[in-house]
Amino acid sequence: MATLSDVAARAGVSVSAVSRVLSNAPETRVSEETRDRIRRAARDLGYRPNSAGRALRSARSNVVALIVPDLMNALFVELVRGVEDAAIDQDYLVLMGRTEDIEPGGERAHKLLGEGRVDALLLQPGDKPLPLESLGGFANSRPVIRLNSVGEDEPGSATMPDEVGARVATRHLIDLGHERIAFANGISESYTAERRARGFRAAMGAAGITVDEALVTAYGYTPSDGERAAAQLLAATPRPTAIFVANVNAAVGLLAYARKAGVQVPRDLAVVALHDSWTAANTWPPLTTVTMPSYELGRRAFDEVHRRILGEEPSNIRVDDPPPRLIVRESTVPLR
Amino acid sequence: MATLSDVAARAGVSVSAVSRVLSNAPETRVSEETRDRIRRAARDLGYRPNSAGRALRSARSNVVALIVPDLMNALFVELVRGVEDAAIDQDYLVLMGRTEDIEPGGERAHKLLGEGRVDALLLQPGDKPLPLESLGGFANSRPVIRLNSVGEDEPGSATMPDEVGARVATRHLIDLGHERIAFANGISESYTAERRARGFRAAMGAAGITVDEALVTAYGYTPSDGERAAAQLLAATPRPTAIFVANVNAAVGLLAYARKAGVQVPRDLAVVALHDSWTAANTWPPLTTVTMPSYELGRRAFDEVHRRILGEEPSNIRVDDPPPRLIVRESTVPLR
DNA sequence: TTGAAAGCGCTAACAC
DNA sequence: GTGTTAGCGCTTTCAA
Repeated sequence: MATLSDVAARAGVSVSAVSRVLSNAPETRVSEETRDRIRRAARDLGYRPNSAGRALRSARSNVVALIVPDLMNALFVELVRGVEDAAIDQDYLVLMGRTEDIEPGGERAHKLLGEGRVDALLLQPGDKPLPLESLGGFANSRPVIRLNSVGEDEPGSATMPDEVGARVATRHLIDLGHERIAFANGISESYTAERRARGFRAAMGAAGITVDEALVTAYGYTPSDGERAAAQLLAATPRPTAIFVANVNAAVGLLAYARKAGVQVPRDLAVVALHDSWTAANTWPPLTTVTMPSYELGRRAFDEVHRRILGEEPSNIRVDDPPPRLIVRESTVPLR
Repeated sequence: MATLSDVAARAGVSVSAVSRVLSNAPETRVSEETRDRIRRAARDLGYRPNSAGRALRSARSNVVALIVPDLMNALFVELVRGVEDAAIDQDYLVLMGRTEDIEPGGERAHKLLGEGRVDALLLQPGDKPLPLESLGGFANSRPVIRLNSVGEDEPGSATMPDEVGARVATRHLIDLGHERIAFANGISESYTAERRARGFRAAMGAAGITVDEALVTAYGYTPSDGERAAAQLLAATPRPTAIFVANVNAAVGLLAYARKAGVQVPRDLAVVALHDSWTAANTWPPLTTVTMPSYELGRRAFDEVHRRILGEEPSNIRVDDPPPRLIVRESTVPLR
């Protein structure tokens, strides 16, 4: 691999001149002619900066870590893409990891966060809150932003319009004539679950419908959580005619359970879920969902940590554009 | 962050002594007593090696890249886990990326592969072959291993027992009494598709059943490829009574199409798919699948690149333990 | 406008 | 058994 001094030799200039030109130092006067010679030499040699040299010198790696609960989750595809797109614009690379990689005190956590490998952390730990202290001091020296997993006022938060999304979904069921509407939410420790509950209750209240607390569950966001919710909700009497599921993965499990229990969706039961993913289009029946601005959350969150890496003041992110949007498929029909 | 010389100062020894002790240099004589002092000082200071310094000095980053087609794909969960588990054992970190990140000549590809950031590449580009030349010379200087995506004899290949898996799946349908068996395969450029086809044909041949070429498709491994396959296969007359789908994601799409077309699985059509994933348990009906040793592939592939990083001779990996195993769910029943 | 040189944290060859 | 030192590739201050 060609180094700076290889380029310098070939261009007949000093390494510092090459460095200034190739790293686009903002305030630097280099004649157009040397500039050209340097650029040409670099191109001829296929020069690429050595990341270790640069990182060592500048105490910055130009890498951020993005941690999500699991990578198999179609929900995070858009988020990841948003972060990556914003990162590459600033010449940054994204190191992806799973929540289990940063289990407090674990060897992976140290390797990932403790060796100067990443300049900042974008964290979406799942529905169980993960305190900053468990990051082994990382949060004291580097920016950490928590993606839709803490309260909107907590420092370093980036949040999505969960409440609006929940309202849109619930409103859809109400518009279809449903009144006996169940709500399969995430666990109550989770901030997203809290916000989604607010949206659900707001929509119900606005329509003058009293929420039957027996029709509200709080098991979580996985398919098996959805099954448990279904088991409980479908046993209620009278049975709900519609369910709003706070997460599309849970909805997949819920649908599977309903099927087994002989409950026909959408004829006997309308189902709408928050978040969209490819799985939603491939369930039977295809799921009506509400999309959330995950891509935007990713972009904005990266931009925020980048600002902070540059030493600017932290500010909290609230993404509400584009707004949650209903995608009607076949799991919801008007109440008979 | 504490550095080596901080530790040295605190322990009252030289940096080289500290380096020798903390990096476990194999052949080094340091008295037990200094060793202890150094370890204690390091612990007190919370010392962690700086990755940039180490990488610059040793021309090695202790990071490997793992590229898969997309991270939303539940298929790769076990593979990723296998690679990560093997990596951490050797003090390595895994940088995950998607095939689109290394689009030839793209900026991300250069940042990822061209700046000395990774010591090796584990590549599973999807079903379209990706020539090594498009890696911008990376393959000339660093180990690259291709995960179940090239022929078994190609240098740097790591392959799964696709043929056996396909045989197990097909055999299952035959055992249930089916004879008019369709095969929804991946695209024909793909080596996995070729191997799966071999397994399918072997099982059919062994049972003395002639393959009806009208019942063989080659669209690919995504849900929409599965839909296309279903559209063609369900239009055949007489209709097949069973389908072996070469990929579980395609099977999800195929199932959705069958549903829409009013074909009842498993009563009218038995479906078995290769690979298992959480989605398979949540389709309707739940899919009968054949698991593949993805976790093992990940582990073995990492171990192989690690050997090569250490300068040992390349060898090809064939994983066949544990062998493919049938998981009977509800999408297959005996022929009426 | 350009160059010389120091030094980021680490390892390893060499000296004692 | 332990210490000294050079140098990996880069950026940046300072001098010319």
